[in-house]
Amino acid sequence: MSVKRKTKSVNLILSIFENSSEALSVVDLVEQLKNDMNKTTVYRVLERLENEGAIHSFTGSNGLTWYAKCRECDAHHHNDIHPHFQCEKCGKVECLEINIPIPSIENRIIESADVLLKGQCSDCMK
Amino acid sequence: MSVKRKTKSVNLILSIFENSSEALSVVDLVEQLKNDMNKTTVYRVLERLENEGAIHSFTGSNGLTWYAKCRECDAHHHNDIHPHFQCEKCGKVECLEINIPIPSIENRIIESADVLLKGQCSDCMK
DNA sequence: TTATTTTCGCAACTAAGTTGCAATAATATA
DNA sequence: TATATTATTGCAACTTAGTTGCGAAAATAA
Ligand SMILES: [Zn+2]
Ligand SMILES: [Zn+2]
Ligand SMILES: [Zn+2]
Ligand SMILES: [Zn+2]
Repeated sequence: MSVKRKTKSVNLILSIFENSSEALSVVDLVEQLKNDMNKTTVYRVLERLENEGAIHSFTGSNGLTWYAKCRECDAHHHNDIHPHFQCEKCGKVECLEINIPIPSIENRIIESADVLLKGQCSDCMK
Repeated sequence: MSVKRKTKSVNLILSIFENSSEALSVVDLVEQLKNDMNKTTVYRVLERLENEGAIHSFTGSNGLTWYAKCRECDAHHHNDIHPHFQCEKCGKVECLEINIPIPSIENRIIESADVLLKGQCSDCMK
């Protein structure tokens, strides 16, 4: 692998994740950053940051791609596999720091599980 | 709501699901049916059959839409909410007739859960 | 300061899914 | 059965997320 460069685009996207406790959709990021960089750059920086273990991706409720910052991951392993929550009222998406046990299933080897819980967040259930 | 008609397209798609124990992706269905009907018709018939409770849709591992036949659903309720399994080797997708308990989470109301288990199916684990 | 190489912007592309509308086909009515 | 009604279809054009190739620009090394 080649040496990675700390460019303006990389630093900007990284700072957005470091200042957000929520997940961010790629679509929103492209819109938010449209005056700062090209959408191709957004996609490429996100892919790179995921490979480096800084952020992780998952699929939201419309098949859209979301990213959130990682806790204890690095370039070799993503250690923070967890379910995600999407509020169906306001659209907010969050990582859930809980473990949902997946039972073993006969005649199949389960290697991973994508779990998206949907409902109402604390703001919207008031 | 208007009266629904039993057209050739509806009967054909319905028979495909009745003869398949596996889930089918929309992309594959459009390809498989390209000599029988337009892709727009495939999308519209699938939407209609889901509304009627004959089939249900979910998102597979690349954000693609899949459909599978329902067991005990009707036009008013989909009663067969369950996890799905996708084989990462052969791509096959199946409904899992198991229940994965979702814990309640503080400050959030969980209304539904999309669970996609990924791994190897019985054919591919040999 | 120059050379090297990664990263970026741009434009063009791919692919899933949607929309409007006129033509067709299924059903109802006479 | 013939005709009227209206649900459904095909088509073409569109939308949107995501990708690709390549020359230009920027970051780092020499
Ligand atoms: Zn909310
Ligand atoms: Zn997460
Ligand atoms: Zn398999
Ligand atoms: Zn199913």
